[in-house]
Amino acid sequence: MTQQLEATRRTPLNRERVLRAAVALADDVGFESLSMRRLAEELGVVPMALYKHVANKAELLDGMVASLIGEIDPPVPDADWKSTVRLRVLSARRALQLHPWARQAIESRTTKTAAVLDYMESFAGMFLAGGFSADLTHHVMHAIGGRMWGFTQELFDDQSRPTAESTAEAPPEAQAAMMQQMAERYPNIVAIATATAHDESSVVGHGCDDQFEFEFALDLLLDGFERLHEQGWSSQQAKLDRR
Amino acid sequence: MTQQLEATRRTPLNRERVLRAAVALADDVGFESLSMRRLAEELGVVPMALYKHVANKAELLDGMVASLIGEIDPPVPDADWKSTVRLRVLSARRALQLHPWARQAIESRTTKTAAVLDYMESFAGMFLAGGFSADLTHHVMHAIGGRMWGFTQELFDDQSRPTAESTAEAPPEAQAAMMQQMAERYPNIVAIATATAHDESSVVGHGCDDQFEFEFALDLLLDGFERLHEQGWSSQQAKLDRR
DNA sequence: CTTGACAAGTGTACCGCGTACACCTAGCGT
DNA sequence: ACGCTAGGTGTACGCGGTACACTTGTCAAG
Repeated sequence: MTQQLEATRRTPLNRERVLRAAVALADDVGFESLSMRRLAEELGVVPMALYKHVANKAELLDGMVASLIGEIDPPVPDADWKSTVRLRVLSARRALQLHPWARQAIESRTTKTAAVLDYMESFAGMFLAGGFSADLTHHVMHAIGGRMWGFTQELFDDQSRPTAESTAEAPPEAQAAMMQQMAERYPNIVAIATATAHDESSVVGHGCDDQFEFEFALDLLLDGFERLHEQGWSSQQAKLDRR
Repeated sequence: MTQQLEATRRTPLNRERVLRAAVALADDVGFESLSMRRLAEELGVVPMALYKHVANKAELLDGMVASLIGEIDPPVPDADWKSTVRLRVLSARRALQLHPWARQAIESRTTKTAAVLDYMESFAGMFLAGGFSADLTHHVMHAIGGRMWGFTQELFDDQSRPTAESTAEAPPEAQAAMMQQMAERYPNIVAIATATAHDESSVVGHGCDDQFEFEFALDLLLDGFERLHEQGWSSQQAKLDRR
């Protein structure tokens, strides 16, 4: 019987296991469906039991983010700053893509945990090690903003056609009419959306290579940083120049 | 008596008034405290009454965002694309700063309403009118991403010192010790934080000129766009060059 | 003037959420 | 044998969005 008990309640559930389960659950059901109650259920335990291992939901999320940061590759040693940063960001992006909840989790949390600070610290270090002034590094960190996490607020995210649901169950041919309307009301959007349409699929925002878009913006920023760095940019000088 | 009734329940509450009240309430109490119940109370009405004017909370938020977009200046006519875009973004930023809830509202909504599409449409139009190819415009729109709304995910937002609350009620001199610790654990962060410290105030992230940071990144992107445009950049060529 | 349709507002209720608080219980060191 | 403590439980509260059935005030057609 003692054995049976051991069989059913195995390890006595620690913070580690709670976090792992939370990550797995969020991977499965998404950020907005991750609740303390559901997580408890998943662990075969009553909701309040979780509070013996995390202070509250906010701390749970912080822990999840921390574990995600652990999945980001450390900076490669002995490379120039630019490729170091680039690789690191792309690694972060990979981690984020494995855990779609992470973006919302990061955005929802305002206070910075040690794990986040560590990441930022090492991130800033890449620029400083590359010879950037602290001044320039400061602004560069701001500029790269959310992108250091490997995400941007995607414009044409998901399948966000204007009338969302209509696409699924729209009368077979009526789509064409709708697209006609689109083209009239949103000529520019249609123009730029179809400019880079590799596959034939429908209307706006499809056949859009997210990875390419991401790297496009990233490299634009990195090139900009490089240029400023070479020019010996300083914020004081910039403020003087501005007037 | 009829008069009294008229006095108490004035206009019969329409969508317009609901949205205005919602915006005002959110301005006051913040995004996370904006609830249907509270909004109803504010309007002297029972919660369910709101559902006669908005389908649900999501639609309410969409409406609020739409009204906010209405506050953004239209593109100035007869100017070069760069200053047109710049001014527009800074106008959006101003609107966003008047309504701190807006960032979260925008981020929370995924489906694009007509108002949002209109804004993006006119935004894309600024580049196209400036002679940008549809191709380049497409990628540029992605790159400018969230910034077209006038916000970035701020790194050193709020007063997010690592131990948040500790700052307020910390033993008077212990702050110095903590800062010492900070400097040891986060030398880079401290370095870049203090690099641009105009005022004397404490530790990380203070005396940081948000507006400057924003314009720094914005201009970096705009300069990048300009360079690509002048070079006749195309995504196909870029993809070829990459290998 | 009556009627009855319709739009606006109400009341009640349900479910899910985070979590406070008091309680139980197993295992351990004394 | 005893009591402490860590881990798990049960109950309950307040808040959130909103479904559904209802009343009521207004106004046009008969």
